[in-house]
Amino acid sequence: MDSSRKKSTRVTILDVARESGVSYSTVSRALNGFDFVKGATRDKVLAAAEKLGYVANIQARSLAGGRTRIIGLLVPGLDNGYIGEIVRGIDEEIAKSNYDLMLYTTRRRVGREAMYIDAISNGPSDGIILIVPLLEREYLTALREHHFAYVLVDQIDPQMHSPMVDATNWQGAYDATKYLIDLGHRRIGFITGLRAIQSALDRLDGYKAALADHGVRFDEGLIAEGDFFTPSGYAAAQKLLKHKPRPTAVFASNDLMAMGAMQAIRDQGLEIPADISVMGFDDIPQASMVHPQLTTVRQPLEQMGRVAVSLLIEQIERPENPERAARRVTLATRLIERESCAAVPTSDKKS
Amino acid sequence: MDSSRKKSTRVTILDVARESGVSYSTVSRALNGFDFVKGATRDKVLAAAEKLGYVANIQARSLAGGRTRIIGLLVPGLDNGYIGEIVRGIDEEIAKSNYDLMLYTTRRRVGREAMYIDAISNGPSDGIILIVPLLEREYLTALREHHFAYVLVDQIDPQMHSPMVDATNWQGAYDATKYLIDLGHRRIGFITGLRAIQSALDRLDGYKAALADHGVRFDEGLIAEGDFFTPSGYAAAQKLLKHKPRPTAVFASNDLMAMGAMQAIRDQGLEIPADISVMGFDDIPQASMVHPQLTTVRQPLEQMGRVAVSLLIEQIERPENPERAARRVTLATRLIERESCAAVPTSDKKS
DNA sequence: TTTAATTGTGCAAACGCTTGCAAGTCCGAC
DNA sequence: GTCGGACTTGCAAGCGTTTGCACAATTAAA
Repeated sequence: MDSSRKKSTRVTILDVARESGVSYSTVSRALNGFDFVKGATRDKVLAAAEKLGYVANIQARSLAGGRTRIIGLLVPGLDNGYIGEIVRGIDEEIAKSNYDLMLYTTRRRVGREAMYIDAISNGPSDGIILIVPLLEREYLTALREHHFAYVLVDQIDPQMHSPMVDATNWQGAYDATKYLIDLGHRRIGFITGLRAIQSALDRLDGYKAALADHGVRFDEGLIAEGDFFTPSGYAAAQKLLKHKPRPTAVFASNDLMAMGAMQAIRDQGLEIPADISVMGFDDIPQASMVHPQLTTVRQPLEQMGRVAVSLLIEQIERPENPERAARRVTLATRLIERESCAAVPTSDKKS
Repeated sequence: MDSSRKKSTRVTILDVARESGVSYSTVSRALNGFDFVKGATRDKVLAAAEKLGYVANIQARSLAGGRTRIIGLLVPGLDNGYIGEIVRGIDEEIAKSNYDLMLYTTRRRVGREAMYIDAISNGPSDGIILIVPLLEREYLTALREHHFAYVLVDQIDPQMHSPMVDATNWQGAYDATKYLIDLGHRRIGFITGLRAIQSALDRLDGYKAALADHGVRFDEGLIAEGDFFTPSGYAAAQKLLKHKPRPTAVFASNDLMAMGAMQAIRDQGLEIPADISVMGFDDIPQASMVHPQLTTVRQPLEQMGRVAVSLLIEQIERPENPERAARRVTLATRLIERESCAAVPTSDKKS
């Protein structure tokens, strides 16, 4: 019965009521900032609550129809600087808004996201942020039909106009490619992300567009498939390095793969950037800690997290807001020049 | 009133009761696996629940005195491979045990941990895992007096015998130092962690002990203060490099600082490990992604997380267990040889 | 001064579940 | 065939809030 916890000494709204000499409903209203509570009463209540060290019981509040001030977050996992940065932003903004965070990880058990979404929307959360690249659309439909507040991060949902936040993937890749071209590179290997993910496709398209716009012929042989994780970057780079003539630059669809590529390149006895340039995408914290420091396209990950939270809270706190449906925020990427890209080697200038 | 969510279509225990033709209390008991429910009844109930898609309402359950199956986790922040790894382990084990995770970050607002602990123990969590190096003891006392289940990770609590899990910090540092000595190093710079943290002290002691045991004179000038973050590693290494004669190896109290040190060393035009060896501590994922790959002392971080969860769940589910108070689990560290340490340069052999 | 309007406050019901207690069912043994 | 007990099940109370509704208090108007 006594769950080995709290129960014993809990200060309830009743205690506060007794202490301040008003009814418990008045206490509730005073505490929740209703405007038609008399100033004097409110002060009395607040003082009593303070004195008694009253803390609202979330479970009860939520049972009774109030908000829990809990936001759910569904991610594949934390083992990925990329998500870690977004989560930082989320965390920051959530704290600022005085909400709490419930973390759910799918741990890449593809297909089980449905379960999670179900669990979350039946759980205490007031709303949910989804950073789940491979999510299927039907789950969103369910969420939507339940009028459950949610926001998508870095995930396209063309039909449904879900609230979402992402970055300029196409433009970022375009800029990076152009940068390499401007450095004289003509054979630029490209390591893709998972093809099922829209942003991976956008980056590839940005790369192709930049090539086309600058009169560089697109060569299918310079494309290698990756999955956004380091080992695939290693493997992809190995493949790319076999291409004759060898590419003078490698553009990976994210930093993790870029690091794998760097390793592969070094393992071939090649120097970065003297022999070959490497470009990443994301700008995760490690990007500036590897050697040479990685030149990359910065996604404002932390900011994306923050925006996601504000979009979500807006929904939660103003459920009727007609603006709600349409919001999509796309933040700008920016090229961060560091050390891993250089002008094309002189021996290669001819091409 | 209708919080723009669920309420409308919620399947409650009453619906299941109606569907299966028993009383709601029987449903509750069947669902909670009480053993004195008749097999046939249980099956009927389970079938009905399944059919209706019943999902328990956590808030209500917890209000009524049941468990929420939510575990709270308090960390300084996620921006630190070290904690990230522990969290992975926690997450894994929590999922396995069918609990959910509530994440709280203090965001290094020292002194506000009390607030958090208060909030958490008043929140829905059944128990809490603390990875908060600088936590003051009084909070623990409070937790303990409320009989709130908790576990400490990597944090000593000598007086109170809180349940805790940590690693062999002293031994790890000892082994690492011995390894460097065996490579011929005699001037081994040491970058400390925050002195307020016990494990930092233990590592320093391990270093000193190894020196003493192998007849290497301890030199205060080879100790530089750090705070566990990369920039402090950079600064500390800079200081160490000014020491005459220059150290031939640097042992940082964690990997993050080791990486800062590597950068500082490179900025001096020195080669790792040819000119100077670098040793880390923790073995965060990035350790194997930097170049040269970092030789370091591996803490079984993920496992520490897992153990913490199991210790906690044990408390939650068996509150009366007399074993409870005394549990402390210390896991073994292990030296991971990679590329950043080499034999002392020949020019230095004399010393 | 009385009455109507305007606030402010209290009561009670609900939210969905757990659980102590009482009552019912079933069985074998006498 | 009846009785005692072992199992099962149902009832009702309660967990701490929120909130609709009614009532009390206060103020303004008549």
